[in-house]
Amino acid sequence: MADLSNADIADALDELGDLYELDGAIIHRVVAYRNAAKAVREAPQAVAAMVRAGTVTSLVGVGKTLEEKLIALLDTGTIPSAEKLRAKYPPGLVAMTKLPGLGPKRARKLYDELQVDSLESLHQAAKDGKLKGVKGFGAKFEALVLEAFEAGIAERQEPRILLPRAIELANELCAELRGANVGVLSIEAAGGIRRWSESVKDIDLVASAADPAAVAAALPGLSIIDPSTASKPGEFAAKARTHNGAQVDLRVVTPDRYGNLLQHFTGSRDHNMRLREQAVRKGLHVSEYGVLDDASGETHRCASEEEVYALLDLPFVPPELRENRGELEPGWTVPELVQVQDLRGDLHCHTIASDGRNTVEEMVAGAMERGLDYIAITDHSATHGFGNHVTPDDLRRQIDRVHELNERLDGIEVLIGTETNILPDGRPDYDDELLEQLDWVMASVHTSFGMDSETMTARIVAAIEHPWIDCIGHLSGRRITKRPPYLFDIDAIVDAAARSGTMLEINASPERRDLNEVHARQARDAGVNVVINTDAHSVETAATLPVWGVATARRARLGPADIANTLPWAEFAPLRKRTTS
DNA sequence: GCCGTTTTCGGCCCGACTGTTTTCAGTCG
Repeated sequence: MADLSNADIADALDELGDLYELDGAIIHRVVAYRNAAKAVREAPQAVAAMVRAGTVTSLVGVGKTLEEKLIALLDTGTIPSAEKLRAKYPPGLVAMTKLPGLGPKRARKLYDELQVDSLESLHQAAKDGKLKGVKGFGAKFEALVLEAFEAGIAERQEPRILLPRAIELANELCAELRGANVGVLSIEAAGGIRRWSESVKDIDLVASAADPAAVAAALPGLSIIDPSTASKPGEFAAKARTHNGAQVDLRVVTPDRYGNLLQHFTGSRDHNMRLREQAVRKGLHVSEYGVLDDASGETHRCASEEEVYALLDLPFVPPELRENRGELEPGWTVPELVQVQDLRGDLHCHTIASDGRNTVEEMVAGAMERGLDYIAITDHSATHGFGNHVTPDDLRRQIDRVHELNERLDGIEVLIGTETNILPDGRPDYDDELLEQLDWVMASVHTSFGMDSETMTARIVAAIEHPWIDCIGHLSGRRITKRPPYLFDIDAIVDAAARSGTMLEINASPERRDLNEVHARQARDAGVNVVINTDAHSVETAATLPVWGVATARRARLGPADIANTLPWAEFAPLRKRTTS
C-alpha cells in the first residue's frame, strides 16, 4: 500500500481534533491537533517518510505523542484514539457544528439532552419545537435552525470572491469613500486582498480619519452598496453588502492607531495568533487598538504597520507572507521575492490557431512591448475541441512560419511549441517525431478528470518522463471557486519532475494559480525548475496576467533565483530537455 | 498536546458579538 499523503495525514489529525473537541477536551489540546495538521499539510517533504525515519518531531507542533499516533496511522491505517471517539460520537455531530451559532459545546449538549446526532435529526427537533426547551437554547435559536434548513444548508455557504474581482470592488469602494468628502485620510483593502490570497470571503477595508464615525456612516450611501443590507454604523465600524452580495467590512480609526488596525485586519488569523503569542512572552499584548506593555501599563499606538513590527522586535513581514509559515520564528529574515519585472520569458500562450484571439505576430509584438526576451507559442493540440484543431500538418506549417518570423525579428526569441494534451494513458497526443521538431513542449491534462489518484498520478508521471515534454501546465486542473483539483500524489509528481528535469508551471490565470503556493514551494525545495506562465489567450491579457502568478510565487516565498524564466534566453535554453534550438 | 531567554510544569491571543442571561459562556473572525 502506498504511504498516506501529507493531506491524508493532516485530515486525520483535523478529524481527531474535532473529535476531542466534541469530547470536551481542553481547547489547547484541540488547537495542538489543528496546528499539527497545518504543519503536516504544508510540510515541504513527505511526512510519511519523516515518520518512518523518526524525524517527524522536527516539525513545529508535532511532539512525541503525535509521533506515536502517526506511526499507528501509517502501520494500521487508523489511530486507536480516533476509533474510540468515533464509536462515541456519531459523524453527524461534526456536520452540525457547521451551522452558525452551533459550536462543539452546544452541539454536544443537544446530543446529550435530545440525542440529536445529525443535521436531519436537528431539523426534526426544531420542527417539533424541542430545541427551545434545552437550557441555553431559546426560541430565536430554533427559528434560526428552521431558517437555515429552509434556505438550504448547502447554499448558506458564502460564495468566495476571486481575487481580481475583490480588488476591483475594493478599489471602487475606496475611491468612492475618498471622494465622499467625509475626511478620509488613508484607506485601503486589508485581509486576504492585501495578502494576495486566491479568493476572499469578504472585502475588508481599513481607513483613518480625525472623525472615524463620519466615515463609517458614509458606507451605506455608496453607489455600489445595497443600503438595505447595512447594519447601523458604529463609532469605528460599518458593515454592508454590495448590490451583488459581496460582504464589506469597514473599520476606521484615528491616524495615530492606523498601523495597529492595518496590521490586525491584514491577518492572517494564524499569523496574528502567533504574533500575539510571541508578544506575550515579551510582556506585550497586541490588539487592533494598540500594543499594551505590561511593564509600563502603557498602550503604544502605531501610525504605521512598520512601527508595530519594530515594537515587537520582529522584521517587517510582507503581507503576502503572513500565514504563520515560519515568518515569525526566531532568526527568520525577509527573503527576496520575485517581481513581475523579473520575468524574461512567457512559455505558454495561445493564438488564433487554437482558441486565442490574436495572431502569432500580435502576441510576439505584445511580448516585445512587455520587454520579454523570449516567448513560446503553445497552441492546443489536435484532440478535443479547443477552437480550431491544430492538426499535425497545421503544426508542421507553424514550425516553418514561426522559425521564419524568429529569423526576421531582433530582440526576442520566438519559440514554436505546443500545449499537448496528456491522454488518459499518459501519452501526448502528437507523435514523438513531431514533438522533437518543436522548440518547447508544454503538456497538460484537459480531459478525464475523474480518475482515482493512483491512475492520475501514473498518467502525469508518464508525461513527465516523456523525452520531449519540457513542462507540465496547470498541474492540478483546479478552477478556483469553480472546480476542485483532480486527485494526484504531489510527492510522486515532484519527485519525477526533479529526477527527469521536467519543469512545472505556475499558471498565472487568476482562477488557476496552479501550482498552488504550497506545491510551488515543494517543487522548488525538491530542485524542480519552476516557471511562471500566463496561458494568455490575447495580447491584452498577456500583459495583465503575470501579477497573479507572481503573487502565488511570492506567497510560496520564491525569489527571482527560484523561477527559471527570470533567466535570459541563453541561460534558460539549456534547461530544456532538448539541447539544440 | 506542545513547548521553553519564566525550560519538564504551567502556561497557551484578543476582542466583539450573541442569545440567554441577570453576569456570562460559547461562538466567531
